[in-house]
Amino acid sequence: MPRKPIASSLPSTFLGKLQKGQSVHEFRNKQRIFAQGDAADSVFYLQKGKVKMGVVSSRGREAVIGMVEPGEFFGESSLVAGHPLRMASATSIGHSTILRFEKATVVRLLHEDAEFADCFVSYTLARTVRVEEDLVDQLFNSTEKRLARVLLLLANFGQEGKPQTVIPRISQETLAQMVGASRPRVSSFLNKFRKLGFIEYNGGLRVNSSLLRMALRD
Amino acid sequence: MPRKPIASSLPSTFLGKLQKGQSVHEFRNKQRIFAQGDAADSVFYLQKGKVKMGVVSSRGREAVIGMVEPGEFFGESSLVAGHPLRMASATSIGHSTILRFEKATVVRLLHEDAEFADCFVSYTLARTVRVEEDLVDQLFNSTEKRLARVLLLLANFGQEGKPQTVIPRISQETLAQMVGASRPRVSSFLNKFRKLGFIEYNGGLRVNSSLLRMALRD
DNA sequence: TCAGAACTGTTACTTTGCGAACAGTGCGCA
DNA sequence: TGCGCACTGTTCGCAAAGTAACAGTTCTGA
Repeated sequence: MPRKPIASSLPSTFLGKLQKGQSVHEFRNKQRIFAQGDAADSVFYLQKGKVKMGVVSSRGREAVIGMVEPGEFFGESSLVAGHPLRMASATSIGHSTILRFEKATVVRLLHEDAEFADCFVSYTLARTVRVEEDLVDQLFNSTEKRLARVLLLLANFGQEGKPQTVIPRISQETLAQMVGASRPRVSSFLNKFRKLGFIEYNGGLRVNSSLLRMALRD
Repeated sequence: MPRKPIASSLPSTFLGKLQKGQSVHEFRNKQRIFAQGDAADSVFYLQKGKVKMGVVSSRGREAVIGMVEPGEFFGESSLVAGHPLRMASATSIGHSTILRFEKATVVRLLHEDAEFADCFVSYTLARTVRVEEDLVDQLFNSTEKRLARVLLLLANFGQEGKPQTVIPRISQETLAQMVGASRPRVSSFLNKFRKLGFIEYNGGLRVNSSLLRMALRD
């Protein structure tokens, strides 16, 4: 089951002229948007590009807990009472255009702008479902299947149903952090997938979704 | 860091006299509230008791993806477009009193009742944070630590800060499904914890939170 | 009250996965 | 054009965890 993009078409009001408590920012590849431990005083909305959400454990291990695609919010947990600090870091992958809302502004908009509120609530609900799916995946599946799933998700973002998709700028290390496995493990499975024709790489990772889906069957 | 209860004090309006599209239900121990695959046409709110959310994999394995405590919603993913079926089962643990809202009613309330909307949004955001924490836990920690964490969470629900708490009606099998581990594994760790004095069981599981927290340090 | 069901404790064996280490590859940039 | 750095492929030993199986124990409902 291909995971649908969370289509949160933010009312164009917010994209055109900026209002009080809003600002637009540009980020280059690998640039930090915020870091774990920063003060959590704002919410972001990704207009263009891709953003990686990561967490570092107390023992220095790293994990990627999510990828943000255009049309999605992130950093929204700053709105939760009792979470004054960022619990994850946000990093731009490639070049990104990002809308920033002051926390107070979001709270106000949620009350005063029904359209914004709808959009935000839909997003939040959909996001929970996603994270739950990730958790279930983690609980049920082996590293190999989780890797297959991550590749499919990366491939299917945006381009619904295309058989061949290129995934740019993702290293084995990052994949390992997304899957929750060691880098060597990911390396060997990638090669296995390549030998089976599920993927190929000639500069950028080319994914054959329909074939790769077989790796999930069992 | 003890996980705070999600205090979603639903406006008393909704608890007293029932409105259109609302109903109250009672469930006994182990009774199904809804099952994975059912039509997702309503949202629930737990007034009293405890509810277990579980998922069954294609190969028959089971996992518990969450416990619902009084004052929390559940089944709210029915509101997400594109999810017409329940993705998890909800089962009462012990006796529960539950408020049921028609999906359409929730949508209406979100628009018309600011207090309800606030409460619901707070809940949803807090819930996402929780699931993310669970995911991170799964990615970073060993079975032993995850078990310790689950016990702490179960113990701390509601009773903030009491050193000794009893967890009722939770079998090793259920714990295993929550932790994402096999039952024998859980059994042996529980005994280890008991030998170390972190827990004890004389009919019901008694947890010494401050001691058990040591198992998380390391 | 007692038979069956559900739960717990434990063992032996196998699979999965990690960490460290090292060599090969290729790309960017001075 | 070639030096360096980041990424990839692979190996090996060891730790973590699953599966299956079985015996003992407690609960529970007829």
